Amino acid sequence: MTTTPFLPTLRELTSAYQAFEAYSAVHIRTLDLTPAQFDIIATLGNTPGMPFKELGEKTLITKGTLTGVVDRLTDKKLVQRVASLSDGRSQTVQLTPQGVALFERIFPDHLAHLQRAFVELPPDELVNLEKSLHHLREALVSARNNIKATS
Amino acid sequence: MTTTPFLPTLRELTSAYQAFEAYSAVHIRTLDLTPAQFDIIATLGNTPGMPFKELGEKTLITKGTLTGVVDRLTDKKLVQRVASLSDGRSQTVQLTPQGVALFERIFPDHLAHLQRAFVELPPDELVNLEKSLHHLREALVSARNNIKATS
DNA sequence: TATTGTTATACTCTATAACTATA
DNA sequence: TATAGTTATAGAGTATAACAATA
Repeated sequence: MTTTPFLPTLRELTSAYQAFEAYSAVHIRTLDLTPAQFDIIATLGNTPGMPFKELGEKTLITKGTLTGVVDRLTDKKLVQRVASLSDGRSQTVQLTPQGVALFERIFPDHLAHLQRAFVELPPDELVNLEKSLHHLREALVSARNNIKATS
Repeated sequence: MTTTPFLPTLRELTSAYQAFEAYSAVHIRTLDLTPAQFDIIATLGNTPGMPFKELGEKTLITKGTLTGVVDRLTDKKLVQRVASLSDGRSQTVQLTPQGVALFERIFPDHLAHLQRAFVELPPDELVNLEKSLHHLREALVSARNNIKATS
């Protein structure tokens, strides 16, 4: 059985992601936010807020950790908890007016910051990259589900 | 000025990397290692060891943190420090015999684990993905260096 | 003076599990 | 009984800076 070498691809995936993280963090740190906190702000931006559970699923932060991250953002007056009307167990997390202001101030800057890295990449390569990454993710997720189903 | 939309690509990059991490972690956790510890073992495998500084550069772990990670692996008898002959300030970190044994036992398993996710991906897509990721990384690194040079 | 690695500090994230209050 | 979120705990990574030994 022949094996296509996938290890170099995984190495590039890791390097590219880490380069993105490092580059992104340059800007995020100037805002006095951690990457996790920025992730929450960016996820809540342009939404009316969302339940804890959904926020955790979108940011891949587990509920126990999320409580702490949201606490810290609450201390900074950037987000707030609102009791859900429909479910007494549920809390909606939303940006405060200060949080909205921060989001609106920093997100365009963040995009501009990122865009500087992309100006030289050929558009068609960008599109292909997006598709291939999507396939790769699907393959990884389905392999993971196979394991879960088996064990 | 027209802008090629790069945000979807970055989202896919993040999702794909996180899927990889999650899938990879399934196996790593069964070994009683953290991802950072596994990274060190994998980096030291098939080498005669390397100085602290180089190990930090390869794993992207800063020196202060690296001391702690190496301490924990030393407690587990998987790596050891050896004073460098050529530079009195420098420590070489290398796998112990137990570390080598672990590496030789787990690395093939790890590859097999990963390969399960790749069997369905078309080989040519894998090759293109590798190239495009490489370009993307270069773009991000050079954008970052531009900032450093400017500030 | 600059560099290697250690130490110390304070914070943040992670994983896990027990707990509460609602459903 | 199950679910949403909180609390508690122990461990681990991060950033930063001061420090000792050596170059």
